[in-house]
Amino acid sequence: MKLTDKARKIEQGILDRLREKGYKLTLQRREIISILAQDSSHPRAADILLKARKRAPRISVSTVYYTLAMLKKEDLIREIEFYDMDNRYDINVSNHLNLICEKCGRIEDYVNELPLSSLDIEQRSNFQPFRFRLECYGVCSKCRKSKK
Amino acid sequence: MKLTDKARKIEQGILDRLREKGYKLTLQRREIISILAQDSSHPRAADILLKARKRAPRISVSTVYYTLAMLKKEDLIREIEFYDMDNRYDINVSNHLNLICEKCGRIEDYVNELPLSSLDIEQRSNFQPFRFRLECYGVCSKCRKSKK
DNA sequence: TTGTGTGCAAAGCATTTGCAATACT
DNA sequence: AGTATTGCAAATGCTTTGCACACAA
Repeated sequence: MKLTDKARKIEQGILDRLREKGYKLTLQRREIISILAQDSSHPRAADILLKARKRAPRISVSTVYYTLAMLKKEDLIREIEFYDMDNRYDINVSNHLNLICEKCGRIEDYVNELPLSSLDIEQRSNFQPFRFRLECYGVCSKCRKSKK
Repeated sequence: MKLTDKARKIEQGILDRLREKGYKLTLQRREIISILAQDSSHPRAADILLKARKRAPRISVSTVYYTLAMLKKEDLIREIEFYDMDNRYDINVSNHLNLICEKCGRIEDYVNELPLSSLDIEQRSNFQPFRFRLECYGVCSKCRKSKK
């Protein structure tokens, strides 16, 4: 399956879901969703705004945030929150480890099995787990190559 | 070993380390370190400030942040950064999972073995890992009890 | 038609920073 | 004595919010 096909499928899934829920599918929303579906780089709100303006020139910051908040609420995207850099948005809503490069800010998904079980946590700690935030900070392969 | 003994030991270790490194051990710093050593609740900067003022009444916000930054730089504490709530500070600098209650903000350490290996990550992803941020959001036992 | 969605501008707020005064070694 | 540290006040900047208008259903 080509990347564009995969993206198209994700996009379609999100649009269908929003329609079901009764959300209005405005040009701005379609555009933001299309961008997210095609972008696996965990983009910033500002990245999305910039790209969206190519086809929706007057789209505003608040619309981007409003839409992202809505998508997050519907569990269609995941927000990765930082306090010293811009938040990032991820279409991969499954529990996974993010590898975050401290040099360039790149975020990649770590694709291997995660041996962390909600069940174990609940049984051992009496804490009721909802969702994980799993990150590893370091240096990505690109930054390792380019000088030290 | 009693809690206070453990705290005293941690405190002493930090003080020794700072002395070695040539840091000045001011009243303010001693106070902040003492507070951190005794507090396993992952306190906020504001919590620390408030407690510190009992014995160092004129201590300021910037001193607290300055000291915390220094301790973090020396790997003596760990900062847990949030964008929608105050950052928290942890004397437990080992890699561990934090259980974060979404109701009351309590943060507890999950004490069991973490099956995440830096080595695996490096070998499988070509990413050079430095440190982890591992969190599980949910509801703590106290909040589960009190009503639903 | 009608209420949700949008755009603009202003606010929010923990943390950071500049600078002069202080005090530890 | 000299320099790191402190305290005060102001700045920072992404994200959020208030409000009036626009538009999808």
